[in-house]
Amino acid sequence: MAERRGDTRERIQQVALELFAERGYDQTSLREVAERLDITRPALYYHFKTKDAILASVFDDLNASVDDLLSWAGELPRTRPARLEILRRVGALVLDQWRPLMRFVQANQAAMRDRPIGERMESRMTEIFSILVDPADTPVEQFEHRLAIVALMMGNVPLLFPASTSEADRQHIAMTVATNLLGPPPAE
Amino acid sequence: MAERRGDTRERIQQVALELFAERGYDQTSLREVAERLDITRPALYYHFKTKDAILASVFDDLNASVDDLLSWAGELPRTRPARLEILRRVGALVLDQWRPLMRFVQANQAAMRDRPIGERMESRMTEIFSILVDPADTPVEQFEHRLAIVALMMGNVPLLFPASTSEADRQHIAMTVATNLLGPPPAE
DNA sequence: GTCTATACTCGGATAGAC
DNA sequence: GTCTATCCGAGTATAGAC
Repeated sequence: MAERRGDTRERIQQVALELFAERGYDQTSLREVAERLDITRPALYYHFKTKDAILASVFDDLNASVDDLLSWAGELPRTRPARLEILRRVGALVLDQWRPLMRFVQANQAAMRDRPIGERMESRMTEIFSILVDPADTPVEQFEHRLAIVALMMGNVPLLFPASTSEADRQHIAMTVATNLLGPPPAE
Repeated sequence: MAERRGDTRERIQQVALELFAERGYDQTSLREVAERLDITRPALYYHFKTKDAILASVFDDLNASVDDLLSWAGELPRTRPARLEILRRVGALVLDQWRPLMRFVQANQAAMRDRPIGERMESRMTEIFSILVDPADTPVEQFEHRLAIVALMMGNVPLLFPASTSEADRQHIAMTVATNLLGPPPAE
């Protein structure tokens, strides 16, 4: 069950992410990663300079996705329908495409803070907020709009739902509540 | 600057919490804790069996507070005014009395999960939810009610507020939004 | 009851042989 | 591209001094 040499780098990323998500970044030793791959620890260091570098590489594709989203969203008008559309796309990333990684982010903030990867995540968060939030809104409204993103992330936390709510239902509910947090349509 | 023998145990708790909160639980070595207290590592182990035990002890008072709140809240009728009052008391714990600890919880979920302290926190969370949530409500409403607690915790995250919002303002805004999440007063 | 000295194991990381 | 050998620092444990 350990074949296909040549894609070792990708296999490391995959196994590392699994373990990081399962047990947390700091609780995961590179010993375990190496053992599960049937290679030795120093072999890992051929492919990645440090443990941090493994983590960072796992985030590369996500970062690209987010950058795409940001440059697309940056062009949109700052209107409510546009914001709803942005929220929908953020939801697709958080609840679907990058769900495992988002769960990791949610649980490992302390591990990421003070590392390069943490700063990158934070600056992107700030950017999303600046697009989603109108400085003319009241502070309460601004917090609600930011909390919409948090609500999406919480769609990945089963504890926040009635027992045995399906994943699909959780996604839908989180998306609904996030939308509500963006405020009611301006009753004109 | 290192006197007053006899309260060593408390000084350990205090310094450990500071460092755990600053740099994360796993990133904090007991070496640092000992150094900052001007004692040796093994001296730490006289007062606490393990690093985990230090963490657990730091949570003892919080756990007692939460248990008080739970037994008080459990007696209340499951009405909306009562829920608002519960939310207010939870807010007092999260945003005021136990704020540093709540920040720690928020950032170190991965470190707490799989430890006894994590299980205890989780079961208490579940209890609060069961009091705050009416099973007859729609799934969306139930998620909103649970998210109210999350919103309170987020009152401790400056990133979610306009730059340089004061701590007092953050608390007030978080409380307001949490209240909104409990739903509008039943228009009778 | 409080602390020191010491040692063991494990985890991240590097150098250099194959 | 992978391995052996090795280093350092962290968490932990214990024996014993005061």
